[in-house]
Amino acid sequence: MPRLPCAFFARPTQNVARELLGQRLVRLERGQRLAGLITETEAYIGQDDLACHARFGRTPRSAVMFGRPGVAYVYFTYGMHWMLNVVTEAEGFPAAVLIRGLRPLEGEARMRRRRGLAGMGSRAARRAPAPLARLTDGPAKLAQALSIDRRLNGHDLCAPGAVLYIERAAPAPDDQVTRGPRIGLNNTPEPWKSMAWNWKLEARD
DNA sequence: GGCCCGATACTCT
DNA sequence: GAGTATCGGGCCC
Repeated sequence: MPRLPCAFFARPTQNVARELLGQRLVRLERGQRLAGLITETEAYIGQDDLACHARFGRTPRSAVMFGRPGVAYVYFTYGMHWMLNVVTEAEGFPAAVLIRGLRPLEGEARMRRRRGLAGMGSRAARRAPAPLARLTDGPAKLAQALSIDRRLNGHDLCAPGAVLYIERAAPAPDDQVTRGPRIGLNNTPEPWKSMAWNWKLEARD
């Protein structure tokens, strides 16, 4: 399958976020493919967007967002979680798409192992295994399952030899896509808090 | 299904 | 020092 080229990401962030639904995120890890269908995305667009990490201008953390489109912006939050974004728009304009959800397609066993590590020895580890659809249905969950952390911040998804990239698949049809406000922006002022910049692909079997 | 809470460390004002 | 683009567990319908 062909990989999405840089040109795909060098476009308006809302278009990129919408069109990433249904595409296949691939992580090469120790020679094995871990992959999933992208089921939820979110747009963060420029310094004016007061939910965007670039709202303070160019800082050590946000610098990657000011760089080339098609590059991973991976950041740490809540003291324990990593989040995967892909930089969008022209170089110099800070914007990115947060990947918030996946449906696992390849490497399920290894994803389960990675996800299970945190709960080892706890009551959770003795529970019935999570259903496949719940394994990577959150931004921190998919980062953990695909072994995505600070080592991949700045990684070029378009470069030959990339260990993280996105393969082109059939576009998600409109009747399976819903839009809504972005998640978790509890202290973000309006109108940014309510902008419908979250896109979801309906779970359909 | 829902709500509440604690964990945990890094970010920038 | 305050806030955080989250998650899982515990509890209650």
